[in-house]
This record gives sequence, C-alpha cells and structure tokens, in this order.
Amino acid sequence: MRMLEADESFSLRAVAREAGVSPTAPYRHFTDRDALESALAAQGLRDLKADLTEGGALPRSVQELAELAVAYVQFALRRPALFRLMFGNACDEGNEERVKAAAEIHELLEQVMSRVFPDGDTERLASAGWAFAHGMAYLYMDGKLSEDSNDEVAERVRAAFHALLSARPASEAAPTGAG
Amino acid sequence: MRMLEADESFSLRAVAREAGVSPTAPYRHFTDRDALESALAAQGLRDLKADLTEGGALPRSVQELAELAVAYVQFALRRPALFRLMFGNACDEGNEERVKAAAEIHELLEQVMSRVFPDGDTERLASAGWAFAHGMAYLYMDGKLSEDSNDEVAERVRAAFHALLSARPASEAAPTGAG
DNA sequence: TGTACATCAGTGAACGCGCGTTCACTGATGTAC
DNA sequence: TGTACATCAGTGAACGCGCGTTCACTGATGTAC
Repeated sequence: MRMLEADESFSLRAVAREAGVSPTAPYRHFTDRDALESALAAQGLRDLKADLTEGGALPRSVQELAELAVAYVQFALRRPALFRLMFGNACDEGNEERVKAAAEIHELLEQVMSRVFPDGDTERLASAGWAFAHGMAYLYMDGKLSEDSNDEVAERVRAAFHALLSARPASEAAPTGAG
Repeated sequence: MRMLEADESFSLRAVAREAGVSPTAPYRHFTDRDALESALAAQGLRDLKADLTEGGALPRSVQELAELAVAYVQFALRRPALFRLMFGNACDEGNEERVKAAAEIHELLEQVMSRVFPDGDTERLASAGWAFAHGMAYLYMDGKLSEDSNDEVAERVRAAFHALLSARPASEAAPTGAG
C-alpha cells in the first residue's frame, strides 16, 4: 500500500501524507485509525513471513536457523516503523486478516524449531528463539547495540546466536568432561 | 521522583499530572522534556540494576542467570512505561547521569556472563543474553505471549531460557552421542 | 525582634502544533435506458 | 449515440484534544542587618 519505511511514529495523517493524499482520504478505505493500523500490520506480517521463507526450504540446521534470526532483525532495521506497528501493541483480535497473519508467523516458528531441534521442547524453544531475535531487533532499532553496516549487524546476530547455543557453564564442564 | 508505573506513554504533562502539580512545574527542575525523560530513564536504570543485584552476590550458575532474566522481565512488566523510556530510544550521550547508569548495567551484564561462562565469548554472550531477556520483556509487554500470573511468566522465562541453553540440533546429536 | 529583600517551587493563561475525526463538497467513471 | 443517474476516491474547512513551551505572576521560606 505504501512505504512506512521511515522510523517516524505511525499516524493516520502521516500515512496519508506519504501517500500524497489529503488527511481524510484514508477514511474512504478504513473505518478509523485502528483499522488502518491493523491492515498495515497484517501486510507487514505477511511481508515478514515472505522474508523468512525466502529460500523456499525451511531451516534444518542451526546455521540456517541463525539466518532466520538475521532476516528477522534485518526486516526490523529496514522497516522499523512498520515493525513497531506489527508488534508494538496488542493484536486486535477482531481483525481477521491480522490475526491470521500473526498465526502464520507463529506456526512457521514452531515448525522451524521442531525441525532443527526434534528432541527439544518446541513451544519453549519457539518462545526463546523468538525472544532472542525480537530482542536483537529492538536493541539495534533503539541504538542499544552499535549498528554500523548491515553486514556487521548480520554477523553479530549470527555470532551471538551461536555463542548462546554453544555456551557451557563452568560448573558443567568439569563433571561431564572428566566423567 | 514519581511513579510512571502505568503503561500510558510518557509525556511531560502526564508526569506533572501524576505528581499532582501544574503542567509547567517540571520546568523548575528540568530544562525541557528531554531532560526530564533522561532523568527518569537514569533513575529507572539504577532501579533496574538494584533489582538485578538484589541478592547481593552475582550469579555463578545457569540457574541463577535464569533468575536474572526473570528479574529483568518482571521489572519491565511492573513498570512498562518506565522500561520503554529507558530503552525505547537512543540514549542522550550528553546526559552524564544516564550514560553512567546505562554503562553500569552493561558492565554488570558482562561480569555475570564471564562468571557463568568463563570459557565463552563474553561480549557475544552478553549481547545474546540481553537480547533474550529484552525480547521476552517486549513480547510480554506487548501481549505477544500470554501473560497470566506473575509466577507463570517467571516460570515460562525460566523454561525458555533453559530450553535454549540445552538445545541440541538433530545433526549434532548422533555424532557426538555415539562417538 | 522587626523590617527588607532574595530565592525558589509552583500557578494559570496563552501560544502554536499535529493529531483523529466530521462534514458537505467535487469530479471522474461507470451503468441504464 | 446521448442523456440521467449512481458510485466512489478524494478534497478542504473545521472541531476538540493533548502536547511542549513561554510568560508574568504568587506566596512561602530563608537571610541580612
């Protein structure tokens, strides 16, 4: 529909402005501000899903899973205002389109986790993995982690992900290693 | 100084209102809206650090580290508006107090990570662990994960953390297990 | 002890701003006969 | 082919709202002599 790439906060008037149209024109297509917001959020969720499934095949390895996190963070950095719109408030349960788009993302996430970690607790891993990617996205968006080039961000997300998955506490190393 | 517990978005006038004072009173104490915001953010960061170091001793085990994540998320859920204020925008580098408070949180995080994972990449683990807790906080704040009781949230954060740290991919299990 | 003055937190009216929303309208396009 | 009407995206003026901020002010407290 329109851009919403910039990081200015969402408003009906701003969207109209970006579309080169008068402030009241959106009311021809959406009943009110919330309806417009949900429609944009739904489209954003669909775009995000498309980004995440771009390769075609779902991830099987931890390496491929890391790339999913990278894609998630890069979507957020490319379209921060939209990303905040999509996740920055409670989903309007009355908006079928938005609910469906959100459910599809959830489903994708669980599918991926059960493929990469067939012996793990899929639901908990899905929460954890999502939280990791989501946290990375917010930390970078809000300038809490230095955001240099796009490639550097990708590399740091990858590295953090692998550091976390391969982390072994001190107390565990001795017993299992020696026994 | 004052509450800022509710989840209404921050405004100078709202803070004055909560303090039971006229909208212009804050100007006696802060040069402008941004100065007030940074002062509140700095205080919030100090409060968060106090919460995280409550026990006295820093975490040594993965279990204790999980409790740190729980405390982080619970702080966010208890004081969402303040939490968003603290992290929801770029830190004003000109505000010494705020910069210092943020640096102390970073330092704490790195100390903890190097204690719990002495053989790991501290910096990357710090990013990853922070992202996990931060993501959990945002997902719960924004209603993306069902938030029932406080205890349930704590339990889910704990479980997700452990699920992530003990996750082993399918491809890895066979070789290392049998070899 | 009393008078004169400085300090300082807080007040209330007022400003210009962007916001969401309403209203009556215009002007182009499509359809009926 | 031409006339009459419906549809529909978009317009522009106007509203009331909360916002950040300014301004001149009040009234209490502290200090000097």
